[in-house]
Amino acid sequence: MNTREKILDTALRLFNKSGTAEISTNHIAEAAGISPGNLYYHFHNKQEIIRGLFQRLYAIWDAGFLLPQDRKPTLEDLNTLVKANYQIIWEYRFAYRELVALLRQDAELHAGFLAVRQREYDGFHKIFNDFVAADILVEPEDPAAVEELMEVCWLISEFWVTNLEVNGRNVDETEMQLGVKLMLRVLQPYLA
Amino acid sequence: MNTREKILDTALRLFNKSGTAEISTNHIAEAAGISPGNLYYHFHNKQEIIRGLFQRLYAIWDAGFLLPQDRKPTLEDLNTLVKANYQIIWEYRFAYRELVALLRQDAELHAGFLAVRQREYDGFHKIFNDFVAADILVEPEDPAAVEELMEVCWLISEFWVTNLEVNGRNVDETEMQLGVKLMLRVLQPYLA
DNA sequence: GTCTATATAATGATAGAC
DNA sequence: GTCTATCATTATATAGAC
Repeated sequence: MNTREKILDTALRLFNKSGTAEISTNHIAEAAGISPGNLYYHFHNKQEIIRGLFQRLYAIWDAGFLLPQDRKPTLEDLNTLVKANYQIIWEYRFAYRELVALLRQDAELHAGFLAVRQREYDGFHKIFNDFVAADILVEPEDPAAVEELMEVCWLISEFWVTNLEVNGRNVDETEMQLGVKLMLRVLQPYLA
Repeated sequence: MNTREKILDTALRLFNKSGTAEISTNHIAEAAGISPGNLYYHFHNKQEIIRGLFQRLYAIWDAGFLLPQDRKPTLEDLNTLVKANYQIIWEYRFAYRELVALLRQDAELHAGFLAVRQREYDGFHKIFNDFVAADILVEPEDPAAVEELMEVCWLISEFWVTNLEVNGRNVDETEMQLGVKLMLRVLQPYLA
């Protein structure tokens, strides 16, 4: 395997296990079975490793949020999309566990995050508009309602995994499905 | 001022500004205008300072979530309660920015957090049941609904400030009120 | 690309005087 | 309670050989 990728894989594993503050470049090098000098040949510093992992995360998000192009989306598509998002967040959980802290101290990271999440948010937006167009979702009287309901669903999509961790719950298929269930509960009064 | 309190005040300020990983005990001592040795007289190590701040946070939560005892609660009470929660989270924002990471590496901290939040959650529970009893909230057909709606509202209460920070928004009165608005949007179909 | 060896700085933490 | 002085350890990062 590519040494650069091996470093990133190892860092992801250790960061997920113990957090970015606790894991030094020496730890990563040792666990990857390479020398510290070699690690610094591939990455200038620890922050660049973190950036490399975020780049991976961004690429996965951009690849994994494709909506069906040939037909109108269904509630099942929403379910699939959100659960895929939970899986990705769980795979890169170190990033979400320290998200605000990591983004605050690296403007480039933050800019990338905002851009990627805006793309996903736009896809989310589209799916909700399609729901209204397909009469899955009944257009509420208040025109601000769809927007706000979507925002609540987005919040559940972004923070459900974190919420599970904060409350010391398992992060498994069952618990993730519960997040989707809450989302559907929010939409339920507006479903045709 | 009490030296111990001065250390905690200074640590809170620096942690909020730069994060717990970036701030050393030496930084705290210097900013507090005392010697490193003196800091270690009052706290055995950095983790104890973090614990001290969490203890403060827990005390504030326990003191600030009093529901009216003499009358039935109103939607205005919910508004007040949630905004007070946002203020507290903002005041101790370092804790929420790194919440999962900090709780994961300190079992005592986590146990305390779960206990305090459970008490607030119970209060949240009570207010929702009171809403139903007072016919503010119409009992939905599905008996699981009230519980799930409440859980969504709790999620908004816990993560709205984090969401603002992640998205690079200001954390001010206007934006906080938006979080409450989303909560009311979720409840709107069930309001009498 | 990869290694060993090493420089430099910072960190957490303690001892002992006042 | 508070200070100064100090230590052992660790972290980041680089130089130079292979």
